[in-house]
Amino acid sequence: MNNKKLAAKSPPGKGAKPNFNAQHFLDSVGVARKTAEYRRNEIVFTQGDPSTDVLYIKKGGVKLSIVNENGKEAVVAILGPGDFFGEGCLAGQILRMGSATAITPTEVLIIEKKEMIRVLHAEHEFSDRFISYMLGRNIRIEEDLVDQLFNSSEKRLARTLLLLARYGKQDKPQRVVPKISQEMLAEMIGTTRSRVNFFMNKFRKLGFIKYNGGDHHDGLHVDSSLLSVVLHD
Amino acid sequence: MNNKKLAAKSPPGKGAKPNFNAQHFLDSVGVARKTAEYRRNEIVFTQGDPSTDVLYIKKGGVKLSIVNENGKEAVVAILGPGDFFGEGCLAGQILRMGSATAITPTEVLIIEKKEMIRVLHAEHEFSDRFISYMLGRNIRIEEDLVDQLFNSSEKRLARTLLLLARYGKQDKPQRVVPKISQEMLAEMIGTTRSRVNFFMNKFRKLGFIKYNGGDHHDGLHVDSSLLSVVLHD
DNA sequence: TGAGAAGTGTGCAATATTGAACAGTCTCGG
DNA sequence: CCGAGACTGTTCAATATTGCACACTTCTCA
Repeated sequence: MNNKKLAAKSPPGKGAKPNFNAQHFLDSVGVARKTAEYRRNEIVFTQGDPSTDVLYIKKGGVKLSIVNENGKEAVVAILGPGDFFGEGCLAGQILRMGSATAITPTEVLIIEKKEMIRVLHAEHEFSDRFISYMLGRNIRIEEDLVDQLFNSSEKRLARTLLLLARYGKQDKPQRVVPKISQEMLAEMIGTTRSRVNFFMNKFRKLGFIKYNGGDHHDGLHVDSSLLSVVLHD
Repeated sequence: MNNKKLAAKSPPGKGAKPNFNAQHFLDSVGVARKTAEYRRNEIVFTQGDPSTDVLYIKKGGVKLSIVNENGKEAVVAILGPGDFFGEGCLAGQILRMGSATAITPTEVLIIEKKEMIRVLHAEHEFSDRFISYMLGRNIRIEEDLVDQLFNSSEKRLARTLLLLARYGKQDKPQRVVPKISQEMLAEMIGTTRSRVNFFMNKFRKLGFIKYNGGDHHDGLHVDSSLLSVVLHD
């Protein structure tokens, strides 16, 4: 396995992908590959669909979510270029455990389960990359879990905003976050919109973030250095 | 990759491990392997230790936990025979992100990182098994995360008790859970001991579980069918 | 262009959760 | 056998969180 360090999954929002060349990597996947394109908000697969292939994001962004029996939705991950998803079928899941939705115009590579298995055996580079990805994703989900176990919703929101703000690089302290509703933030951190709204305004008053209330198009500006304060109260 | 279905990680507590022969599997790991034994409560590694090898549980049970800056502890997973842990080093983690503690007398296989990488490349069966394991673990952690996002502490406790009760097989509705303190339950579901105590007594009054307050040795009996009610009220 | 959908800003009562304290029970080693 | 330590049972006030409701603004698309 190459020893490339893998960024602990993409910051939700999309991705400072690990330093590897996506195009070159894709070429290493032999034959039998298809791509599909989705528009913003278009569904890639739905909870309960038969789970027959693994997907790989070439461009764009995808949201993974789960709906419980009461109709409440939880956002489990937001993925970007270089991320895999739908890999549960490799572990024997017959049906999709959640839904995948494009959050921006997105291009995905569709790898049939059988083909995926073949390539994992045949191509070291691919196999390494996949294992690295899974390890990184594991670390990220575990961090999310720990965040839930330790922190209040205020801190969870602060953390999520900081992660979202790492959209591009973390050069400047001020970063712009892609369009995302308070509703969706609530689903990501496991609380209600009213709570998210409460804290968003609090953070704004304290100067941690900037945005225009009514206008849901203007970007949200996050001052990384300031918001970090909340995390370490 | 063999298509063996992998049980979505071991139920915490330890393991109805997937149907594969541990001894045979271990033999497939070539050379350079060491084993170590630990007594109950003995530490396998501590948060912050250098992260140099991957571990594999041959016998016993291990608890993975993380301590935050305030000294609060969270239990991230409880693993049993057939589980790997400490695999973060393969993804470039230099230091252990949490601690691993034996919860019963435990025997682990120590696989040096370099050796692990070599074997992953050289042995298909091992590589398949490891990927399967990681996929399954992913699914389990994601379920834990979803549980946190959706449910109240009462439901989380109910779910955790049910998972713990699947210790052996899920033949009988009444299962006995290994010795586990309310404190540890609190760390697993991310709440306080007083809350856990409150619900434990509530469940007991309702006949969902049975145990002797004072005596912390008698097993805890969980009536699966009844407790499930809480989960779906 | 105009109505409905989507998103935000508020307020508030009902609940849920925390955090800390203190007593009683059981275990274990000296 | 005794005491320290670990664990459970039980309070309770202080906070945090939920769930709704309603007004207002912007976006969407027929």
